[in-house]
Formats: sequence, C-alpha cells, structure tokens
Amino acid sequence: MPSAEDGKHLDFIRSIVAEDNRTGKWEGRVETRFPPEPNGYLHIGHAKSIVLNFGVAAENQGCCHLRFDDTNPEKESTEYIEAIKRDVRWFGYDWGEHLYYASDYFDQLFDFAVQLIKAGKAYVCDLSAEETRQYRGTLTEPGRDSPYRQRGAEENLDLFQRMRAGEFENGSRTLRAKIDMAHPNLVMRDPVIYRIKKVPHHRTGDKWCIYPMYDFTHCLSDSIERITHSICTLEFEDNRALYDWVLDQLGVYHPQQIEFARLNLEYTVMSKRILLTLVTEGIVDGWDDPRMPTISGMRRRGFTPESIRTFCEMIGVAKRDSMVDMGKLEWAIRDDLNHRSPRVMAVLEPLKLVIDNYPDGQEEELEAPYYPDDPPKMGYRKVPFAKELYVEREDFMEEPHKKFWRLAPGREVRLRWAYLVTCTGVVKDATGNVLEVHCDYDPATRGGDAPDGRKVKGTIHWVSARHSLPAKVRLYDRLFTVPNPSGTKDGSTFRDHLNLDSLLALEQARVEPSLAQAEPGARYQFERKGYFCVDSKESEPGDLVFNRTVTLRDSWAKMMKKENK
RNA sequence: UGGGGUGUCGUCAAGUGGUAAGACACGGGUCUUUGGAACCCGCAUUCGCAGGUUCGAAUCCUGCCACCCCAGCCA
Repeated sequence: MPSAEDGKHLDFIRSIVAEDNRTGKWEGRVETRFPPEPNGYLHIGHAKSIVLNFGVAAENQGCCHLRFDDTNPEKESTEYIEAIKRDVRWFGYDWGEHLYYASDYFDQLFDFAVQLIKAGKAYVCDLSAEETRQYRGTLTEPGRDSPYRQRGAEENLDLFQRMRAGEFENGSRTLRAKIDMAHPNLVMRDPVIYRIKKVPHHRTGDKWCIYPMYDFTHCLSDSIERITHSICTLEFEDNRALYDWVLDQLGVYHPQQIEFARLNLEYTVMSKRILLTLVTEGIVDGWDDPRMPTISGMRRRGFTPESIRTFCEMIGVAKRDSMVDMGKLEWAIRDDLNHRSPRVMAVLEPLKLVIDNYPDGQEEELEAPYYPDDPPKMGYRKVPFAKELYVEREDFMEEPHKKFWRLAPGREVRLRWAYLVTCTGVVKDATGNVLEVHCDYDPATRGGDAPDGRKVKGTIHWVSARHSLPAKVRLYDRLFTVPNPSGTKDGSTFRDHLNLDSLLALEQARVEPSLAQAEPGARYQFERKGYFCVDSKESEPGDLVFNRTVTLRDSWAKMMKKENK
C-alpha cells in the first residue's frame, strides 16, 4: 500500500508530494482539499478522493480542507451539505477549522473579476448561449471572436456592475475571459466565468444574481486557501490550462493541479445524475438504500469505514481508466468483518426439524462462543435447545448430490455447538413439499463432539423453534446486471440493465434469542450465511430487521454454479 | 482531420536501461464443530503492435494501433 512510511511504492501523487517536500517547493507544507459540490450524496468514488486527499495530508503532517464548491444554487442544497459532512466524519477524517464554502469567496471572486476586466483580460459578452456555442467552433475548427470582444474596460466594468445589480435577464450576458478563440483546447476559447442566475443561493440568499463558474472559482478558492496540491480527476486535465491561466493573470498564489483516474466499479454506477434518477424515480428507496454505492447506502448496508479505506488502498491511484471488480470490495469488507463480528445463528428460510428421541418438555442451554477462532476475545452466550428446531431449508436434500454433506435421509450431521443428529425421515404435504425433517440425536455428543471419535463431515446451524425470535432479513444483490451499465455503446442506458432481483426480503427468518436487544447498526456474522447488520432505520426491538452486508465465501455454491454451466 | 490523456497477468497495480513486485481472482493442497477463517504451493520467457539504438529495452528512438476526456451560461 502506498504510504509515507515505507518509502517505496508511492503512487505518482505521493511521489510528487515527496519530491516537493525534498526540494522545499512549498516550504514543507502539504495542504489538500476535498471539494464536493453539494448537489447529491457522496459515493464510493468520492471515498477514493477523500482517502487520497485526507491521507496524503495526514501522512505529511499537513491538513485537508473540506470545501463545498457551491457555485450553482439551482442544483445544490443544505441537505446535501449536511449529508456530505456526516459521511466524511464517518470515515474518521477531521477537517478541523478548515471548513470552507466557495460562496464565502463570492466578494473576493467578484473583485478578481473586476481586476481581470481592468487588465483587459475579461469582457462582458451579449451573445446568447446558443450563439456562444456557435462562435466556439468545433473540435477541428477554430472559433470566431465574439462581436463584443473588443469592448473597452470602462464599458465592461459598467456592464459587469449592472449584471450584478440585476439589470439584465438570465442568460442575456456573461463575463468571459479573453484568451484565444482559436485555441486548440476548447476550454481556452474565451470561457464564460460569470453568468446571470436570478436564483437565491442556499447560503448567500439573494445577495447575488450572478454566479462564478467552476473554472474561475476553483483555482482561486485553492489559491485563497493556500492549497499546495489540488488533486482532481482526469476529466479536468484540459481545465488545468485555464486553472493556470487565471492564477497567472492575477499574479496570485498558485497551487499545482494534479489529475488521477476516478473509480469505476463493476455492476454499479458513479454518475450523480443516474444516482439522482434512481432516487427520484423510486427505483431505489432513497440515497441510503443499501444497494446504492453511496456512502450512506453502504453504511446502512453494514460496511465499515475501515473496509472502504482498505479497498481504496487496494486499488491504488494512477492515471489509467479502469474498471475495478466487485470482488475486491467484497474481500475488503469480509476481511474486516471476519475479525470483528460476533458469530450468531439465524435461519433465513426455516424448515422444521423434530428430534424424536429428545424428551418432550425438555430444554437446555448450550454454550456457544461468539468468536470460535479466539473465544476469549468475545466470550460466550447461551443458546436454548429443544425438541423442535428450525434449520435452513437448503441444508436438507431428500436426494442429495454426491458432494452434499448436510442433512439427508440416513445422514448424520452436527448441529453447531449442540448434538450429532441422524435423519430418520421426512413429513410431506400432499404435493410433496417437505414440511418437517425427523431426526434422532445422540445424547453422548452434547457440544458437538462424539466420544467415540467418529467424524461427521457436515455442521449446520439451527435455532430453537420455541425460543427463537422472528426477524426480517434483506438480501441484497448488485443493482445492475452488466459490469458497465452506463456504457452506452449499443445505445442502451442504465434502465436497460437494472437487476430486478436486487432485493430479496425474507419475512420468516428466525434468529437466536441473544439477538433480542441487538442495537441498530450492530454487525454480526450469521454463521454459514454471511455478515449482517441491524437496519438502522427500520429495525425495532420487537421487530428485528437485518441487512445482509455480504455473503461468506461459499465454495459449495461456487461448485454448484460451475456444475450447472 | 484539433487538443489533452492512457496502454504491464482475468481485475487493480509496481517498475524510470540490467534481465517482470504485490493484491484480488483463479487452480491445487493442509487444517477445520462455519463447504468460513487460517496456512502452503502454483499462476506474465513477457510488458498494445512493428521496426530501430544497445552487450542488455516494459523502460530510449521512430512509426503505427486501440481506448478515454473536451464543442454546459454543470462541476
């Protein structure tokens, strides 16, 4: 993993920072920033940026600012601001005093614009949006100068003041940087730096009716905050020319912009536009739907901040476009949860199991470790055992596959932490569905070990029919059926690739009684089934709801899948 | 046909002229009261392609090819 400590394998950004520290380029300062626009919730792609920016700063005793890039009030809101702060905090990162808003710089930005106008480097343009587009030219043809390009500074100043005063209609005029309409880089063809938008801003109210554009705002915000390394994604590479131009023209402090490849994850989307659509059209149940790749969705799903950080470290930082496979994210969360989750028994799809030779009214309490690999770590709980139990429907096969080691007629298996039982028969309904499985237990095997040393291949989990608690369990699957749902090569859209079975709600699950007081958000391993957490929104003491974070690795399922191909 | 980028194992990703790290995945095995975990072994004669320079090239040169981004008064 890239880190400042091991001194090698630094990713290219950390290498630049290390080199800058060596040469004293920034007097040893390292100041980064995470600059989200509050127009949606943060997702796993933002996590990559957060981990990078806060990580690089921390490794170099620097700091990372949280700055809201709030220059487009039409799409932004305080709800998003609060959600973003909550998510960054959840990761454990601290921006300290460094919470900023681009909107706090509006006055300074306006002054900088005036400075540009006075220097003959910006002008007010009366072209409409459509005309501006036509004058811009194309990828292969140069643009043409706006007829307003030669206005004098005085006139520009007057017009710009009046734009600010609200004298002109939306879209009627813009302030443009005067660069080069024939520039091969389209970004440099006299970019608009201020537009008229007569809409109130969530922080500045109706103080402004003109708002600065990203390219003008971002570099100057970085400059004002004395950022050293302004890290952003690849699609801003062309914008770097303008970033540098603005700061050079104004002669102000000049950070270095560095671009890296954004995260793409298989079977999901990072596009805020699509994510917003999923939410507004009710395709998912809100920004924090556990199927969403949002930080809030993943949190509700049961992911830990540590696992997401590990994942980000696994995938590295580079400049090439990539598509990361889900397996890596799953590995990261399993690895983390494996070490911190108490084991507990839950039967997702119950099948009644009756132990015929177990005394009718009898019951006993069995000791079961919460963490079998190192019992002292988490201790033990009591699990009630009785004549009637529930076991997992799929742990019984009347006509077992040759490699199926679980329950089947005549077969002996171990009930986890309880007894060895041998299947003696089944009860079916008229249509042949198995209603009950009958067994005999071996009283000498209490705890699960046979005194005669005989081995059983299969161990299954169970729950007492009478003592267990009802619970709802939600099984989640990928939201899309194809690795790259937003790829539109064949003209398809994300809508064509929605996985209609991404949510499976099991209403009849039974869990062991120790879970009665499970706290919202608490994480468990349901033995042999996966990692689950108590839903933080809908679970209540008498009405438990669990979300499956991720399954356990399942070599049996893998084998079956391979066989069916 | 303009400009900016990128091409190393199925997927990420090191490597910056001295003879292809690591991780995930995958295959095999050990162990096992989770078909989990853990542990062991294996897994690129080859770095988009073609030439060239060199004792020696993924690394240098030349020419191709492929993919991504840019024509918002979005960020």
